[in-house]
Formats: sequence, C-alpha cells, structure tokens
Amino acid sequence: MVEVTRRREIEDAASVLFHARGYAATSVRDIADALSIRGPSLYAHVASKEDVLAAIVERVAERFERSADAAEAATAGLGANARLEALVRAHVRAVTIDPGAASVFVDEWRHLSEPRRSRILQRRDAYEARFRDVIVQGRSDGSFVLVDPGIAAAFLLTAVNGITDWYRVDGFLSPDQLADAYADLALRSLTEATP
Amino acid sequence: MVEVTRRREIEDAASVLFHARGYAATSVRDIADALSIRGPSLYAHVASKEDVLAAIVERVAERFERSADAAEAATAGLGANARLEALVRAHVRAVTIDPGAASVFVDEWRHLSEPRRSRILQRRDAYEARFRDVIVQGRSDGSFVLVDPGIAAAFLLTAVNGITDWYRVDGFLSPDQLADAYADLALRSLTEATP
DNA sequence: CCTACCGATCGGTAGG
DNA sequence: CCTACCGATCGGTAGG
Repeated sequence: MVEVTRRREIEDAASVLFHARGYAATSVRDIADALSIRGPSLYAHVASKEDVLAAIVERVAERFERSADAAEAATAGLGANARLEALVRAHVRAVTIDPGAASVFVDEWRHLSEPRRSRILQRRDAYEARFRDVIVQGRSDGSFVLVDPGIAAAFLLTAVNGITDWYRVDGFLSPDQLADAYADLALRSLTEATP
Repeated sequence: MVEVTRRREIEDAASVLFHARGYAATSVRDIADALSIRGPSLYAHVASKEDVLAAIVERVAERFERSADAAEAATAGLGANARLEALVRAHVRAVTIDPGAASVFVDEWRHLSEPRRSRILQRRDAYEARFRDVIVQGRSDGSFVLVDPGIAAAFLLTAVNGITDWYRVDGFLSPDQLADAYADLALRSLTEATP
C-alpha cells in the first residue's frame, strides 16, 4: 500500500517537469495536467507555484545534508581519503535516488525569491564547505596534492551534480556502480600520480 | 575603435540575461531594456527570441569545436595524457572567455525547437566523443585506469562545464591558472595513484 | 476538485 | 527605432 499525500504527488510531478523544462517554462497547468486535474485545483493544496519549488528544493537540501552527516559520522577520525570517499558516495546516492528533484535543487533554486533564495544559497555554501574542509585536511596530512581547496571542491561538486544531466534511473548503471566510479575518479583527482 | 554589429550587441546582452535568469524567465523586453531600446525595436534585427538563443548556442558550439580542433591538431600522434590535457585546457579557455555565452550553450539548448535542438544535441555528442576517444586511447596504451569511458567523459565534461556556475571574469583567478588546475585534476582523475 | 474569470505579461506585428 | 496594439498564456481568485 503506497500511501502518498496529494501534496507530495504534486511536488513529484513538478520535479519531473522542472527537471525536463525548467521552472520558468513549466506552467501551473502543466503540473495539473500531469495529475489529470485542472490548474486551479492545485491551489487547494499549495499556496503558489513558488511554494512547490521551495518545498522540493528544501526537501532535497535536507536529504543532501543528512546524507553527508551520516557519511561524516561514519568516517570521523579517519583520513581525508576515507572521508572524501564517503562524502562523494553519499552525494552520488542522494542524487541517483531522485535525479529529477536533485536537479531542481542544483539548477532551479535561483527562481526562489528572497528570503528563501538567500537561505538556500547559505545551505549550499555550507554543504560545499564540507568538501573544502576534507580537502584542506588531506592537504595538511599529505593525502592530497596542494590544489586550491575552493577550486577542487567546485570541480568535484559540479562533476557529481552533473549526474542529473545524464543519469537514467531505469538505465543499466546502478547507483552503487556509479558511486564506485565517481568515488574513484574524485579520489584520484586529488592524489599524486605515479611518475 | 570597437565596432560591433547591433545584432551582436543583442546576443551579448541576451547571453548575460539568459545566464543569470534562464531563457524562459527572460523576456524580449528585458533584453531591449539592457540596450536602452523598446522591445519591438529588437525585431528590426532578429526574427524571434528563439533566433537569438540559437545564434548564441551555435556560435559557442563553433568556438568549442574550433578550440578542440586546434588542441587535437597540436597533439596529434602524442600520448593520451598530452591529448587530454590539451582538450581540457582548450575547453576551460573557451568557457572562461565568455562564461555567460558558454552557460547558454551548456544549459539552455533544450529551449530550442526542432530541428535545431536535435542538431545541437548531435554536435554536443560529437564533442563529448572527443573526450571519450582520448580516454579509450589512454586505456589501451596504459596511460589511464580502466574506468568506463562514457562515465569518465561525463564526469570531466560536467566538471569543466560547471565552471560557468561560479567563475567570475573579473575575479582573481586567471583563465590560465584555472586551466592549469583543471587539467591537473582531470589528468590525475584518470591516472593510477601511488599506493 | 470544478467552472468562470481576473489583471498582468508574454512574443510578436502594423505602420510609420 | 518608435507607439499602439494583438491574441495567447500566465499565476492565481471567487464561489461553489
């Protein structure tokens, strides 16, 4: 018995459409059509189109944060290699669970109005800081090369976020296989190669 | 004497706005405002809003292709390391020259209607294939690890395209410094690390 | 969840 | 490059 609230069904349908066409190019009637109801009926469940966007963005933000929390807790006290691997794996898994919603978080937050926009930007910065911090740790203890932590974090985060551009949930590549491959690529990118 | 056509000024103003807000959220009047003229006056120079998008996307596609052509010509016959480094550097430079226009090519092509949309997708695929091919070469000659070329190419291309999300032309990071850092990260990500 | 409807804004045209 | 204007569509409300 899969019991989901109507509100959540609206957000899921909106995620698919926002991912495929973008927030601005998706009308309230498009979302309603996907649920086989009329546009104005949506407003029995949501206050505005932007509220739907905000709900998706904030839910995904929480998923990323909790996922990273767990990864950091599981690798507390370990070396930078283990910690970065856990962070990347957690992120890849969070993205592959629902690439549509993840892409809304990654790409569509800028359509939020203030103060929601600023708050979500702050959370994105804090999330990115987790990656920077691990890179700083790895630089200090000799695990990683002496790359600028900001550049390296941006490189890795845009790479993992880009998964939403091409990953197919019903494809032949499982979330775990992708997490394996991306964790390897990420770790090697910061590790001195054999001459 | 900087002589630019009005048509090109329209495309440049549109690039900035499409980059900042997205194509769908940018109105014809927004573009006109940026040039201090009225909306309808634009139509003396362009046939439609989508024509402006198509012109930007196609110009950037040509820049990327010519830049990659030069990189490949300069490294013909060399090993996969040298070839991939040249490709990444060429791409980073093409992006940093005009991140606004580059981001329109990367993110806004989906708003093109057929047949332009399909044609640009084909060109993107062909461009991505250059990266896959070098990775395949590096796998065969032992330069690179045995990662799936499709995954590795997607990883690298989304990382370099992500530069449009955060790079500031007037910042403290020069295109060459960024190309250095990204080429290193890219090469190491495919190269076996010391144990 | 529906029909009927609203003011605002959209891309674009006519005609100078 | 302008003003005046067009039909279509937008997000959203009223009132069942």
